[in-house]
Amino acid sequence: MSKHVENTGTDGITSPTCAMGYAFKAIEGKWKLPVMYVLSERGAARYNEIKRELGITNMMLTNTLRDLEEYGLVNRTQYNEVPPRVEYSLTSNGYAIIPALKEFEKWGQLLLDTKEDVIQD
Amino acid sequence: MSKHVENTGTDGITSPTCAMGYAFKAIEGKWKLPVMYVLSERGAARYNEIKRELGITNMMLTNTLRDLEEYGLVNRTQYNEVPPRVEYSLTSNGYAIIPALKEFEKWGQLLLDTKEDVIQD
DNA sequence: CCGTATCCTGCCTGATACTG
DNA sequence: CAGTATCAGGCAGGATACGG
Repeated sequence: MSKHVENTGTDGITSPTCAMGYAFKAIEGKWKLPVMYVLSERGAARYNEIKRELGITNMMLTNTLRDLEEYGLVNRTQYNEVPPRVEYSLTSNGYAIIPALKEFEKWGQLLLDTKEDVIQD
Repeated sequence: MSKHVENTGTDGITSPTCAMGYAFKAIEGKWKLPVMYVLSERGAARYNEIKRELGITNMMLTNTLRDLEEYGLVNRTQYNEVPPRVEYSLTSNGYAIIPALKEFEKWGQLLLDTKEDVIQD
């Protein structure tokens, strides 16, 4: 068994020193999960690919990718060509989120199956 | 096999008509997942219990619970006593997110195990 | 105890322009 | 192509006070 982090109990889940709290913090923000999902599906993707796929703005995509890099979840690979090419991919730690995403997708499918009416928004 | 929703491909993941998009939408915002996690651990919890556990403000907790109710993920049970008592619990659809949360927690633990230094923040 | 009502800050968006 | 810069506007989220 791996060294399990003890929960102090003072602020429980919210605390980034417990597994759940750290996970929550790692994916905080609107675009972390969607970006990681795109990368998990494509293996590697270029900046503008992600942008088109998600309909995200430059600022938010850049910030999100930077954050994910800082957490060691995403790799940035720059090819010095003309035109310049930059590819993003999941690190091994980033890749490890996929089982959670799969379960999550199954859950979303259940929700869709359960409700008869479709949200029009 | 259940009726699987076809992805139009026009906006892919972002679209709430695909499983992943709908799931993303259902947990959008900072507090949906933490609240559901608390409820999954406690079975049922009172308003102030959740509040203390998460360190969340009244407004955000109320809004989050209302949203989760609308999505059919959380039940609100009011006991007309003095002092008044209100308990929240997961519906069957809400309960179904637990496997995803478990995988998610395992991922958080992996991240903690991987990095040597602890975030001081 | 269980919320609602304000006010305020900061994230997020959208559009547009500009650099290596 | 892959960003950075900026500004306007909207909406999520936080702090505090008040009400049923």
